[in-house]
Amino acid sequence: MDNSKVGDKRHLRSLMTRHKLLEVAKEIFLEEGFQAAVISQMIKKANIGYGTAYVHFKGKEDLLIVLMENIMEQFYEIAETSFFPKSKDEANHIINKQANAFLKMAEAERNMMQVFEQAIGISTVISDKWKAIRMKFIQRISKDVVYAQQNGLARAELNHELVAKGWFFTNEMYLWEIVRNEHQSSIEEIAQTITSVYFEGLYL
Amino acid sequence: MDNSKVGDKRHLRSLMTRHKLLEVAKEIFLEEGFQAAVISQMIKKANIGYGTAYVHFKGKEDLLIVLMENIMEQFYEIAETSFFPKSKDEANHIINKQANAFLKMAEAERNMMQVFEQAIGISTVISDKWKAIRMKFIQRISKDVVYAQQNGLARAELNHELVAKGWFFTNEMYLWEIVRNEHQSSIEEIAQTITSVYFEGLYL
DNA sequence: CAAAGAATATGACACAATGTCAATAAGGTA
DNA sequence: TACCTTATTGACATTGTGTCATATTCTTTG
Repeated sequence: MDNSKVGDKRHLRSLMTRHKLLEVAKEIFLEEGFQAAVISQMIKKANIGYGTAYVHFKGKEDLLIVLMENIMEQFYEIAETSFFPKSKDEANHIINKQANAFLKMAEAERNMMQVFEQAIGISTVISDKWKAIRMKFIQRISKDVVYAQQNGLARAELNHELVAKGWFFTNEMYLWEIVRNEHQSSIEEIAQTITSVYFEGLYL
Repeated sequence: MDNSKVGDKRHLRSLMTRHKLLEVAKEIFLEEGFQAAVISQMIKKANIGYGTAYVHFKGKEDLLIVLMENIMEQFYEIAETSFFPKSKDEANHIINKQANAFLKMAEAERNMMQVFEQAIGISTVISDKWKAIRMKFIQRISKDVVYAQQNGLARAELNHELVAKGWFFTNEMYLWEIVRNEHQSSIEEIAQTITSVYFEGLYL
């Protein structure tokens, strides 16, 4: 019913071109990193005309954003995990699990995340995308802290927003460390340790 | 005795040129940020010949590194503060003070730190400089944690390296938030809150 | 099915910025 | 003064970007 012209031969070719370019872009981003990746190189490798790339995408940034969509989606999913523990133990368990999932993402998508990290430092648009993800997490954690405080599980005198940020920040920095493959300990141990300090620091 | 030719008119002129360029570079970095700052613009504003800039500095990075040296020095000083608390209370106090000093740096040097943050994302050399500072802090904190553990002040079952990193990471991220002027709460409250969670989480 | 029309693709071009280098200027020395 | 050393210079080659008028390819219409 919708998109009546989707079966077009033309439109199809257009899609193929776009797809080919994305594919090649990914390869080159992974090989070169965001900074060093060069559009003209992608164009050559994709065997399309120079201007064609600019018909489909505004530039490097635009290309990467599309390539990252999948990963960003996954982050949002993790951020949305619900949190209604009945007990201290259950809370500890849930928090630990979330930290683990978050850090595992770094490992699973390490290569693209490396490109992403570079891009965050360079492109405003991409940096904003990450900020949105971060905000989502912080809001989520903030709610969790409030919930725990209201249910007498956590120290009520602490500013939940500040606590939430601090906790997320630790997680985020470890995320990048794992992305860069600079971590010494296992993800499990990292998650376990930071959760433990956070948990004992916040919960009663 | 040393540098016998330092009084030279020639050498002096060279120093003046270098100085002038640095001065202008700072202005332009502050106006434009690292990314957008353009060497040719600096050269024009400094009223020197194009090639001259490259005699004195290898490029943008090199210029910024020199401009940052003072600030980096200050970070090293903070990192070197000694830590030998006799009691839990004293420990809490020292840690809070350090976190405060660290975050205050962000505020005091906000403008150059903004440039620095951008540059970290772009230039490997500068990123390495920051990594060195970070490592210094983490080593320092790590030692402090071990000290506290050995003196029966802190939970001995925790991996001190992981704890130290986690704690520094929270501080660092707040540092950047303050640099970007995105913080809502006062520095004192931030330091107070994160210290409190860390402290109660780690200490007995 | 031919001609008109619409969507895509193309690459030459204009621009912006970088770093190098052979030539030049200026200061110091004997 | 003549010669050596150090510092400065800007034209040039290079690399990459994004745009736009033109060409190609497909679809529709009479």
